[in-house]
Amino acid sequence: MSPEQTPEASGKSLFSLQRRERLMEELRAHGAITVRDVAARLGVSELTIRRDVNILADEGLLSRVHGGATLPSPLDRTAAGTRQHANRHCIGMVVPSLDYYWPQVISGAREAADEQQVRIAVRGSTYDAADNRRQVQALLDTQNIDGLIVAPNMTGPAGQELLRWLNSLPIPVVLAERRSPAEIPAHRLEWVATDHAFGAGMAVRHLWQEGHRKIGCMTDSASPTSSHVVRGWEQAMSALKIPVNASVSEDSAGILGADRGEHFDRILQLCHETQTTAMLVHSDTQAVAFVQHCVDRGIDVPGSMAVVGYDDEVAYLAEPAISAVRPPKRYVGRVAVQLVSARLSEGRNRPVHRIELNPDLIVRESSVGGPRAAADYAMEDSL
Amino acid sequence: MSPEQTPEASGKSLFSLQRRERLMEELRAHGAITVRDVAARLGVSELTIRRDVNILADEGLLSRVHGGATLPSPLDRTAAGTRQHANRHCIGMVVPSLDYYWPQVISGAREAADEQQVRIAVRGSTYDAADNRRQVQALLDTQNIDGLIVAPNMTGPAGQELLRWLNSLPIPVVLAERRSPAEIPAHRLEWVATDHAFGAGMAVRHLWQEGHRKIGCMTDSASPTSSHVVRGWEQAMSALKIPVNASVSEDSAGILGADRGEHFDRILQLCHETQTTAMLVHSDTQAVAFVQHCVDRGIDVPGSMAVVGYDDEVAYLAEPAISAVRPPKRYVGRVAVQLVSARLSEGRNRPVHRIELNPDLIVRESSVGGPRAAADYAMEDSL
DNA sequence: CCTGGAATGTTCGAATCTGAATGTTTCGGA
DNA sequence: TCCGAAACATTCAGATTCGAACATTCCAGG
Repeated sequence: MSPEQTPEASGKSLFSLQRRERLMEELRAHGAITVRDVAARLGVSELTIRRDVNILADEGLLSRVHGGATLPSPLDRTAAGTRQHANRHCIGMVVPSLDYYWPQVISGAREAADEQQVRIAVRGSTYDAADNRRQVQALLDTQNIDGLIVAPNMTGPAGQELLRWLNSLPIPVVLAERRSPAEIPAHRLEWVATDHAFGAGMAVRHLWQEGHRKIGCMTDSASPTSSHVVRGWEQAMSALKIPVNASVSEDSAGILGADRGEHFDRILQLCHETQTTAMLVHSDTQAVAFVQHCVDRGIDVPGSMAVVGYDDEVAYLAEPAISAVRPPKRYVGRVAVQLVSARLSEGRNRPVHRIELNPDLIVRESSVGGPRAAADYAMEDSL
Repeated sequence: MSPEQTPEASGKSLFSLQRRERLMEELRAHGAITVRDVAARLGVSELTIRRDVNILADEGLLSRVHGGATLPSPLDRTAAGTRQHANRHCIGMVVPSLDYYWPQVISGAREAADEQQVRIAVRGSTYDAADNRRQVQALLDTQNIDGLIVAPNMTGPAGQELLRWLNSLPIPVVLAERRSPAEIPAHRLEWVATDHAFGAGMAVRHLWQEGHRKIGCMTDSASPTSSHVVRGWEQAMSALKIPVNASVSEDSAGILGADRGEHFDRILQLCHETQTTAMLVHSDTQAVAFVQHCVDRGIDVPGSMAVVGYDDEVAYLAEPAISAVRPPKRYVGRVAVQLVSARLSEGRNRPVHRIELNPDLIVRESSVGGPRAAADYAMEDSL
């Protein structure tokens, strides 16, 4: 650059903006400056430099210290933006699991919270309504919570009661991956949810395009999303004129360990009988186990049995890698935070929002290539 | 370049544009200029230079300082965000009407456009699919449109074709007050719409709470929202165990002028026969006419006939003032713009959003007080 | 030749910037 | 803990610059 003599001292005076830029340059170069040095170097009075330092500190571009200034420090309590820290809102978040599906939702929520300048307090819970309520209550008790994001269990009377309770809270509540039914008086509840029915339909249409004409469905009725997956599967099947009643549709709720082998064998038998060549498997942990079982039994995936998983948490780990429907988990968290935040700042005038997001279909090995030409039973009614 | 004598002082005066170019040259050469210097050099008054500086600062080409100008500086608070001004996005908006319902939607869209720093170009159209397409095409032809907000007619083959065309456009498209059906391949289309079914249900429940036990519905099948209103009315009626089949449900599409009197008389007759004491009337222009007709016929509103309108455009003008469901029109516009804007900045990774907003019920005179105690026929099966 | 509008210039009170004077706070060593 | 020096805040004044209102000039078109 031009580190010759002080070009400022040579008669030419600077505009205030240029002076502040010079000041920032010095600051960036040395990490800290003294008022006296800078004043001497720029040929102005110390008072002027102090004023500049104040202006820049107000914009958060540096931290004031006695005698000068340093680069912005997080320890600087007076720093710009810190002021809101005190009264910035805090959103409580209660999710049913901290190791499956929800970590990404939380991650998205944290991103949005940073952007929206709100704090966020997360608690893990279970898929049990009573525990959901306990965790929410714990949040409300311990912290100053201005809004809530919850993914409660909504089934049965306990679920309905929980919903009603959430609806009656004096703070905004947003459901994540849950929909408040129109029937019960929970119309004040906003929600953001993935359109799992659409995701299931996408999977079915994908399998159809790959040449499969009998497409089964394996679900886990214990999961709140399962009903939507089944509905989407049925709708897509109807649209494609595949008889739903004659198709394989199995529930794997609560089947674990040794039972699982039997269960899968039974399903494979059903597929054989109905000439089903493709399965949509809800929860891709289940899909991974199913593919593993197929491989163990010598059934080629995808040649004899194509598989599409749901959730895309672990589907890529299987061998062969499993195609899966991927819900926009990060966005579910993001949007939930945005909803709460907007509600907090806009108040009652803002209408209740209900938001559905479309998932993606991630195509991997387990579903491409279509029914194998030499398959023992899959050819008969393929195109 | 040309540092010869001052070619300006030598009699020749410059056009303003040339003068500003010279100014920018000086600025680039020295990094900063003083108004006084430039004024002297170019042989014009200081005020003129100040005006030039203001103009150039507005375009973000320099930063104003007391006494002159510098090259654009990040420290210049007033310049922040102005830089995007040049390449900021432009959203096209095509609405079916410019005098009913949509002005408020447009107004909300403009608000959001200001906030999001995007421009917006609105065109009025009609409720005809062919004209919708013409107007969209006109927008695309004449302007540099980066995204679209449309409220098309989606009925019939022409509507389906229009939807497909919109879906195939290379720019983001958001439907306003319309829902893309899951069936046809328009799944890339995002939308924001009022939940009119919820609004109708709210009206029915309100009338029920006011004591009405037979609640009719008058709609205009020519309007795209009408089907949702009817659906909401039916759902609420079922939930309240009011037989839908035995209730008054009339379509007033295309009935104008003199015919209207007869039509209303016929509906009033039906209400009398079925002991219906309350009507939900879609489009509150219709509601105003209906209430006027009732008053003319000596039927007390709300005593003998309670009325709730829909849309809340003119409902407050009637005598008595009419209760009405008020869709969040401004928010429909706001959210639509936000959707397009977010899509433009986030691209494909962002999942497709579909957003429903709840309307409000504005209670006025026409629906409060319940069926009149002395009503000729309304008492028999009230509570 | 006139006229209307755009660009430019003049005037003058208001706003801004800077630095000196003065009183107050903070820091670091005794 | 106290004290003195340095750093800081506050106020005021002088100089400069800004900008609104009005006047002037220039130019195209009737």
